[in-house]
Amino acid sequence: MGSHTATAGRRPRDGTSDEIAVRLRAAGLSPTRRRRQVLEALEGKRRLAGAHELYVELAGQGHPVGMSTVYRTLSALADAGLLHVFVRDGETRYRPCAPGRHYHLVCRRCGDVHEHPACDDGIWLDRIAVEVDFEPDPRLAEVYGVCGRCLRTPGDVPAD
Amino acid sequence: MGSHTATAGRRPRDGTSDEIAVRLRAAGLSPTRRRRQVLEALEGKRRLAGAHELYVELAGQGHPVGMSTVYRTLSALADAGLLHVFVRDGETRYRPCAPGRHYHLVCRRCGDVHEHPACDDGIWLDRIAVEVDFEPDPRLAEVYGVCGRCLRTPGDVPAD
DNA sequence: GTCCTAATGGAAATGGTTGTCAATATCGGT
DNA sequence: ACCGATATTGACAACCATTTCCATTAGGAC
Repeated sequence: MGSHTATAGRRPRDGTSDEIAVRLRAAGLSPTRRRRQVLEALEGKRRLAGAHELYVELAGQGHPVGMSTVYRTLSALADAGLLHVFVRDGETRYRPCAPGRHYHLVCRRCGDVHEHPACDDGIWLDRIAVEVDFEPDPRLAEVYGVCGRCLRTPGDVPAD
Repeated sequence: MGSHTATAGRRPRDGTSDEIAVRLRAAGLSPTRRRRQVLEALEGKRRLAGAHELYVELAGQGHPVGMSTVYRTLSALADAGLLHVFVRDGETRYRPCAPGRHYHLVCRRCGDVHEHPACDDGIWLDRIAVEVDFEPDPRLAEVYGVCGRCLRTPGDVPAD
């Protein structure tokens, strides 16, 4: 019960896990209340999320956050490499960035993003660096197409 | 010189090549004067170009075009598959789409886009369709990284 | 606790993009 | 070449995601 003596620093009181705080610190960002809340809200969903969506969600959870802060925080988290950035329908959307080399399979219909591990296919990326004058970032390769679910729903885009 | 009897239709009088008109028709778009001018202006440059840049350029060439028309035309050309779309610094930019399967090497520093032919590496893309539930569009694979020129200029972004 | 610095939030400004609608050009048939 | 139906164009206003500004507040070291 006497948790205030823990070596890992004080435990956050918002219900945010302190693993989030550790991740923020590792990325060079001080683990403020807002940053913890924004990052945790984003982890809780599989879909991409935009600034306005997170703003509404946090307010609904009893954590009203200013729009400026949401935008600033998302940019900071993305710059620190904790989030991937996508643009869809004129809105910037974010998604937690998985560690390790992987590709993104972006569905052009529903906008969903699936992660695909690179396996040994990554050699293909490495070859590019030699063949042409380009240094690829292995964490940022995107393949566009249509996901299986959208292929099976000919009508309009599934809501998700 | 009775050119008005030609089977391929009348020849454009703006200095735009009629090859442009053929391409528009093949894409299902009527080859209007504005569309020909916008597409030709885009072909004339290797860099990505945004709506405002094309607007200024066309005006400078003595072809004043309304902003609405520039936006509408770029969207139509992109939807028809004649242009590739990129978003950089909050602005949508376009680039003529080369035929055939290829990848895009997008430089995160200067924003330049190099095209890389798929060769037999394309098999990698095909395998994705089988491994996971996803149908990749072979014309829309993007690899992000830093181009050689930016690697050699440590300071700020080259102007281009 | 106290001080200093960084973070926050509300409101206004910014700027790329889209909507509206009358004027205009295009294309088929005659 | 003329004419009518249809699609395109352009000026302007509206829109909306994002950024800027700056006074207030919270975080972290001592």
